[in-house]
Amino acid sequence: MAEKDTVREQIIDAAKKRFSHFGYAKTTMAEVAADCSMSPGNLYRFFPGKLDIAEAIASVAREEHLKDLRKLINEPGKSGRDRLRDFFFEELRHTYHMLEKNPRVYEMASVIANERPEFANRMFAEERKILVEMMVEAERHGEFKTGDKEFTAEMIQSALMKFRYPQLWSKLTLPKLERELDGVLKLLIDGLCAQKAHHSTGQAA
Amino acid sequence: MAEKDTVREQIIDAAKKRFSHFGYAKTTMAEVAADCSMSPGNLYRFFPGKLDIAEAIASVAREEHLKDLRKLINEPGKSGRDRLRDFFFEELRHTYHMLEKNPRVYEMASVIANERPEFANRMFAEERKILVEMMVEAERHGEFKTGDKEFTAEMIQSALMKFRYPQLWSKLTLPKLERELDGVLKLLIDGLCAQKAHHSTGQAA
DNA sequence: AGATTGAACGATTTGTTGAACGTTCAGAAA
DNA sequence: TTTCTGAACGTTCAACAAATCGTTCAATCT
Repeated sequence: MAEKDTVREQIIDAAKKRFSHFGYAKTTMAEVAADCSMSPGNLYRFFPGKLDIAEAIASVAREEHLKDLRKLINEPGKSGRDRLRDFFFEELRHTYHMLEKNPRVYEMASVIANERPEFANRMFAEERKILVEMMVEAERHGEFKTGDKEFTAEMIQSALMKFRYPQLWSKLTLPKLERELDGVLKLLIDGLCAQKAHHSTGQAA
Repeated sequence: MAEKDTVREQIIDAAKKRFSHFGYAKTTMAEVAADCSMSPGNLYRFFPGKLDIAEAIASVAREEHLKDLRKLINEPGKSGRDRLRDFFFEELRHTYHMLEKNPRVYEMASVIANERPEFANRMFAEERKILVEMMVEAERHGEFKTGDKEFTAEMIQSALMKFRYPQLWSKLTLPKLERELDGVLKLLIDGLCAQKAHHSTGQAA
């Protein structure tokens, strides 16, 4: 088992190098296998297919970024408002620069988004956990009082969809995206605060 | 001039029939010209190119829909909240059914969106005019007080981007989209109402 | 004159062929 | 037995040819 995990990591490492140097489409399973000193067929004992290697790479990268994000929002002495803002600003900047830096990452993101829509859903669900935590915290401090927090988190994600894979949908520059994100967040957070005032006006419990 | 406009409409009509029957890519300029009893070359006295015919078709369709939307939101005895809701719900349902009904419309929308990004921007700008009107009206009734209304309209559009060309981004069903639109709108409108309370807390003037 | 045509041009698409690729699995190696 | 290999399979991709299409413009018509 420990053996298997090591080999898996070795494969992921080799694939990551190839993918980000030459692109996902241009690297062959044979090459990745050769880098790991094994035959192409043997890769399939560790991954169901090529796409699953890419998914694994994306998954660990995302996990690392989520760890950073968790750290960021757990800094003491911040309002819930600031936490939400910092969270989504960091997320926007991070993915923007990732996709900007090299086109290979952009290619991988596109392939995974197209061929594995479920992947994005899992990432969203993980993000929602953090958002719910933040709302619980903010409610304890009386900053805003939300009914169904899981649902509210989903709505926030919906409203910020445009900023998720920035250069995939709009070709806006980062400053313009930041300006818009700022504006939308202000509206949303004001909305959250308002629920404190006239709660139970329709929000599901 | 009156002559020219008639011919233009004739071309638009013929092209619309062809495009929605056989698709944009599969209809040739020669066919459209033949339907209008003229030579292919003559089309270019009325339109710069094939894409501009498609744009004209989309433009009049959008104009008609906007007229319906204006009518809808001018119904008396409605709160600003209801007006905003009705506006975007009608918009979501309308475009969803358009794109659902026949794949040819979907094809046309994709082509225009990809090759003529400016077109969408013009449509957005027209929509914003209506939104600003609504906000002015709502402010007069003391329902919500927004600072820079053009900017706020832009932010609302940003937050509702996901519901704009529904089946282009997400493959959600209409009921799921409606549920999400409802939730996001609630947050946003609460946000608008909140600005009445603590105005000038950062909203640009 | 201005309006219209349709043949001609270059770009894009289509059809086809051969190589390359992802994946599998019977068998070799351990 | 379990682990791994590499040739074999069907699919996909790349390159080239032919055909088609959008667009132009010199010639024609009104």
